[in-house]
Amino acid sequence: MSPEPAALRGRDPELELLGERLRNTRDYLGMSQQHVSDMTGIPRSAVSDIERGARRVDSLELKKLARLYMRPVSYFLAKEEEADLGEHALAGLPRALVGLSDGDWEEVLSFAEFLKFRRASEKEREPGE
Amino acid sequence: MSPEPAALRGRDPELELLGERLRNTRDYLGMSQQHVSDMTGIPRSAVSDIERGARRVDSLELKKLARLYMRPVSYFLAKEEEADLGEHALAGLPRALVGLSDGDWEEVLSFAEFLKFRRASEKEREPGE
DNA sequence: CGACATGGGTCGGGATTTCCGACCTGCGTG
DNA sequence: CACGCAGGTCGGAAATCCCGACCCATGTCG
Repeated sequence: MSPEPAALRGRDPELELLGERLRNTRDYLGMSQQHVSDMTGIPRSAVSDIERGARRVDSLELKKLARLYMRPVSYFLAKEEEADLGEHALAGLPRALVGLSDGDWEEVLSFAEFLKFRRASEKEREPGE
Repeated sequence: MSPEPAALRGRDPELELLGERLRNTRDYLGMSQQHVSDMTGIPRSAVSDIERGARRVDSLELKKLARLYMRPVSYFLAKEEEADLGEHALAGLPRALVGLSDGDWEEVLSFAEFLKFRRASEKEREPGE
């Protein structure tokens, strides 16, 4: 019955900041927690906890995440200041996709969804062309 | 009751490499584990375990260590060879962009180009927002 | 509108890991 | 030899983590 067992989940500004950055980046890339989980092996609920600053992030986990998010590890550990999403952006992307405004990026994603949808429905409708 | 508690010492090469690097750096700087412990708050026995790859290193702990050792965090996490961006870069793409057929991919790129072009010309035409 | 699907937060509780506090060996050194 | 320091190791106890739901909010579709 200890009101404060000790390092209760949450309440660590550093961890929260880290989680926040991880979430922002994931959102920016349009990935779901599930996808991140699949790609990294980190349990989905853990991804959720991490982003809420309720769970620590192991070094190697952070490394995997950084890789998946295409950012240097330091990006997530940096000191407040140098934490701008737009900057470090996507190094290995086709030129056509870099430098898009957030709004345009959204449009591109929607368009891509549309294309995939169209392809899927075509296939569904007429299996054997 | 567990055939494989998986809690065995030093089973993860990655962790061992990380620990090795940490130890080498500490040795190089002539610090004792005790000193590192005092400076970082990481229990001394934990420092020992870490260096032997028997314990994970939390992200924030690594940050503190890197700071104490005056090295960038990436120094300890860097992969032997920093290359192969191609494949892994794509692994981090938003799901909307994954799994597109070549043709659709072309369309997406074209669309992106179009958006950038449009935005550019709009701006040119109407400088002041 | 209701049936579903997806995304994300939260929780109980057993499984793991970490921490604490020794204890032990190895090494100089006085 | 006694001493002190460094680092490795261990027995639990305590803190965390993970699994597997369960919930709620948002769409989407028929």
